[in-house]
Amino acid sequence: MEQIKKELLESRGWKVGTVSDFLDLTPEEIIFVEIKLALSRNLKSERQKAMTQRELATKIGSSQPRIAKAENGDPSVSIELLIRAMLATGATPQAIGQIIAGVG
Amino acid sequence: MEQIKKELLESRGWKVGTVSDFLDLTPEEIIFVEIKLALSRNLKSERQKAMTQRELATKIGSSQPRIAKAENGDPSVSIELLIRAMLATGATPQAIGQIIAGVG
DNA sequence: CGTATTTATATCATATATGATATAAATACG
DNA sequence: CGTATTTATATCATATATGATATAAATACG
Repeated sequence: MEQIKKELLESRGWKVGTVSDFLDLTPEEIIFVEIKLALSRNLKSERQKAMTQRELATKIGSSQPRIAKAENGDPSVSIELLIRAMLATGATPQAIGQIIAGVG
Repeated sequence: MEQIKKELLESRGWKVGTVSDFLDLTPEEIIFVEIKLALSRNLKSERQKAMTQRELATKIGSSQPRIAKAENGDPSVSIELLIRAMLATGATPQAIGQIIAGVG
């Protein structure tokens, strides 16, 4: 199974190998999940350049486990938290916008 | 008071004329609020071109009052909902990205 | 103007994202 | 290899965003 679909499924909390299809996702829902995954990936790579998960967590009043979830595309993490975390790593609105614009 | 600051305050649930200062917002927090307001404004104008609040609400499984709040920058509305609503009005990731990129 | 449609405001119960904590697993590094 | 640091996973109580509902206010429109 290609990596993209695998990530999509896993980000929805699904286990790959289950009969559950992700075909019942509307195009908008797929785009939405892709946006979250794109932000998640970018957060991870940019954060790694600048600080530890614990440092970032402290900076935004969150916790290290929550940052780990954010970086791993956990579906319980909101775009809110992803963006707050990215801004705290130094991301500009321009950079965030470009990441989203690059989806789809 | 200039419109921008007024919107910022109001979006935080504050009444203009209160002594509450918004100077205790970090630069990141200000940018975050501005991103939400920019999305909110865009949702309103684009949705109006295409459908009623009720129609949009039904389309994404939400309610008309919640769409009204989304379009009016109510702080209880998440970026999640704003983006889901925008996608349902036909916005592309490119368009959403550009709006965010235009902040700051 | 008067009626119909649309949007805004208020309230509420509930689902869900949240930070906190503990700890296992992985990685760095001497 | 062995220890320290960092990251991932699990659990939990709680804050907050959610849709539903009722209804007021605004707008469209004949």
